[in-house]
Amino acid sequence: MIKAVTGTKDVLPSEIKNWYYVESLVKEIFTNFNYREIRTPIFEETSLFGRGIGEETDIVSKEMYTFVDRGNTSLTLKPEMTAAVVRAFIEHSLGAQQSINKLFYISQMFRQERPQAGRLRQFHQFGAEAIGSVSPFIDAEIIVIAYDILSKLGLKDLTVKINSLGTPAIREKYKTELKNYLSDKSDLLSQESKVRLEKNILRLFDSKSENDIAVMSNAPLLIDFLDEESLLHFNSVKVALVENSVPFEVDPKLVRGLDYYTHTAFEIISGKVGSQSALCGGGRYDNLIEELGGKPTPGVGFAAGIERILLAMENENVITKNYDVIDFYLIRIESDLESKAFELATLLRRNNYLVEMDYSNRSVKAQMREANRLNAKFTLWVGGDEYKDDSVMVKNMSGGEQSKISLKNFSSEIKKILEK
RNA sequence: GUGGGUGUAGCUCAGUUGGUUAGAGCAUCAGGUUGUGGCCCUGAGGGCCGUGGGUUCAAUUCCCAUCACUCACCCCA
Repeated sequence: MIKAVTGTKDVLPSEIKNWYYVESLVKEIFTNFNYREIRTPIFEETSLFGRGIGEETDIVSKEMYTFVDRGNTSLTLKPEMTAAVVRAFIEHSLGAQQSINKLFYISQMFRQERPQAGRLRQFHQFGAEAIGSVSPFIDAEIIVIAYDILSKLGLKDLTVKINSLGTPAIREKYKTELKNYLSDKSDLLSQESKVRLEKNILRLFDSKSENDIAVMSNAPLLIDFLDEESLLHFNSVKVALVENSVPFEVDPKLVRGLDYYTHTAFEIISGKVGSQSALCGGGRYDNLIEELGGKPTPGVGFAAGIERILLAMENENVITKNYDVIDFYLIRIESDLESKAFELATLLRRNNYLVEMDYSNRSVKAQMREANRLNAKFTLWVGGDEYKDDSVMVKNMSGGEQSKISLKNFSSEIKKILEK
């Protein structure tokens, strides 16, 4: 048996309504904040992601689905959206048309990691990119949207964490300090953290090893190195969040894995999804657009994982069971009346009713069982005495009342039945 | 890439201290009199017991390998 590729999942009809629910709420809230949807191709030239996300990041160095096409071009299935949106922003000169572009997306992403709870190789994210303003209120707006969507979906066990990463210059200075601090302590670190020391020193704060945590507990913090401007910006974001009722905690150890962040970084985590607890992450990226060849333009955005959100909703029991109902089920009494039943079904369907009938020549009893299983509001009986009178019988499935309606005035009679 | 757990019916799971036709519940299908559902009753279909090898008179059961799924590490949504 051929099965879905490792780390990919089919969304079956029984669960599709949950997706519709999330997607429609996402679109509604983005629309209220005046974000417009952007759709970019599923793959891009590989070099985009290296330049955008950072060659040294895990995503680029070991997780990308990269292949060479028949034209010998190296292409990559997009592992995240920001680089792709920025590419489109530059390519179509969106910045020349208005001072700020507020964009959102809902799309699938690909990363070749080992799957686990809340982590797939093909997964879906919705997110936003607000490009063109340095205002801290845009940072706050992005966080408000993310928080509003998650809480309107019914999630309660949420924590918003924010931090400021300052500017690249500040970060470099800080990294040097951190290295100095650690220079005589590296022997105490775990094997993994020794690697981090070289590759991504900021991540040392994330370690779960007790030794590492002890070593890092007295380490200098980036937040103490921020210049006045950065502090002012960070402070304005915090004040705006308070004024707009978004609870948050400042986490000086919050470091995001993508190279392009500046100033604000944030994450929203759930206590209900297992080890991969981040439902959403984002931040400001004031240098990315220039690095990708555009005019210097500031930006801020976030991305949220739909599968993780659905998992959290399931574990918080906020997924409401959807009881599907149909308007009519056609009962064909004699088997040779299938064509007439089909004709009436089509007529009703063209009048926007949800209609089903039997296509397997089954007994009346079996058809009734099916009508019941589908939660039909009415059954329509074609055949027998009524049919000889050029009529059909209508049965209300909840109350059981039956009545006879003439085929001559079929549409208007049906309307009357439904109005009762 | 590394480690733990699990693979028996469409789904959730029993089971065999190695022994003859491998079970249950749910789901599906049919029937419980002439054209009537839900509840109930009866019956049916559906399994290379993940795959390959080994031990044995005999393996779904024991051993080895392998694959898949799953959780965790790394990292991230």
